[in-house]
Amino acid sequence: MNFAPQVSPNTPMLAADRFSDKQMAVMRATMRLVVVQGIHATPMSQIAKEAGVAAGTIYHYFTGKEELFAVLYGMLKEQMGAALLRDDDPRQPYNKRFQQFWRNLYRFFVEHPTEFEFLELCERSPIISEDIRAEHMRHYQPGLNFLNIGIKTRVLCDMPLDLMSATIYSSIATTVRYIRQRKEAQTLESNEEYTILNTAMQSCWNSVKWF
Amino acid sequence: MNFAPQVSPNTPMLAADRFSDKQMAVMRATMRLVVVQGIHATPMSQIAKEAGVAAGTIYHYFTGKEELFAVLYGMLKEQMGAALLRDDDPRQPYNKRFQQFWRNLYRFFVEHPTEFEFLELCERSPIISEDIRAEHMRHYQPGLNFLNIGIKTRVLCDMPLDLMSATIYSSIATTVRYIRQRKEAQTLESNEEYTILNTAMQSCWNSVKWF
DNA sequence: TAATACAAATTGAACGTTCATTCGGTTGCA
DNA sequence: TGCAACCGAATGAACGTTCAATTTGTATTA
Repeated sequence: MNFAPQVSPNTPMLAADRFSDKQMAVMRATMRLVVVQGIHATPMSQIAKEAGVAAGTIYHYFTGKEELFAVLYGMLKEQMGAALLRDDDPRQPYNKRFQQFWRNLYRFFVEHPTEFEFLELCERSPIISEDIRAEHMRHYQPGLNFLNIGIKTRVLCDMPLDLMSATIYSSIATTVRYIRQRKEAQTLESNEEYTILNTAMQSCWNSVKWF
Repeated sequence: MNFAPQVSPNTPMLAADRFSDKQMAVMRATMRLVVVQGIHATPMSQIAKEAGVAAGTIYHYFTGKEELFAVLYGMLKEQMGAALLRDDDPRQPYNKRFQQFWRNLYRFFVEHPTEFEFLELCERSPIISEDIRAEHMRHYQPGLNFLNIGIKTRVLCDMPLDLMSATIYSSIATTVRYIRQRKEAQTLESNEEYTILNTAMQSCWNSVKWF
């Protein structure tokens, strides 16, 4: 069920553009409310109100609450995958590219705090089924390939691929959470973020580089 | 509200023993159901049934659903703090002690998968208030002190303490999740766990040691 | 030892509320 | 004119919580 604007099937639209305004409004409202109140405490009626839409309208676009979450989760994962690859230059040395990827995800999360928190919530909640979760792993694939090359060429240490990717993701997420906390507490000096970011990135590189 | 068995106030009981059988049954049932269904989808009535207790009994021990979660969260945090310090020998070299701590948490989580998953859920869900969360940070304190010494003596790298502790925790949690997945998929050879654990621990140490 | 008394523990039906979802109707565009 | 988009009151199921009644455990009395 998806009555979004159609284009030729050869130009794959991504993320946001695939959805109508109302659809996006509903999804954005969902994120905003859920990160503050939790899934268990945000009723569809409130989502509708926050989105400026009638309750029934949500059911025009989504079959129910579960699908709403799944579609939203998928959209965010796709955006993440796109952000990951930004400005990648394959001619650069391996660890430069690694740092580019790391920074890309970091920036995406820092610039999209609500999306970040919502994903963090979903990642560990049974509201997203294992199937949906596995399906959206594909957005990561280029990153996994990149890591795999590093392992094979002994630039990266001998660690199971999935463990390594999870480790790196954790490093980024942890850093983002830390920075956000410091920003909220307003204890972050002007260019301290830059220093911390570099320390965290270096630390992450040290944890996966060949040793 | 806590009608648990009393002892002299000088012998601080910890964790599980503080609660009556029924109380524990309720908390355990809560964990079991929540990690499978999510907070939003586990009603009190079901918790009561799973615990072998009448609905009203829950409200004899807890003021409501929220307090039930908070108390459960606190108990698990306390158990975690106790597990962390097991077999610590201050005469050992710094990185041996570090490894002991790392392994302690790792084992605690691997041996208590339901508790682990429940905590992971709580850690990112607004169901636990910031206050409750901050209050139970104290169970971590010895670990934080240990890290602080490492930073001061330049055994560990110059990284904000909170970021470092979160990084280490993430490393452990990520490893536990990875191992659990492999166990579930039954693709884990006999002593592969030991190899992976050591790789992950080494990787973690590399990410925080002085560089 | 048996009888009594009393409070804490426990029960589960009942209550009022809130929830996800439905549906008959209206709007606006092609 | 027709059809998708949209509305919001209505619906019935399910929820968290309450409470009057009952059981259990234990201390007290005779």
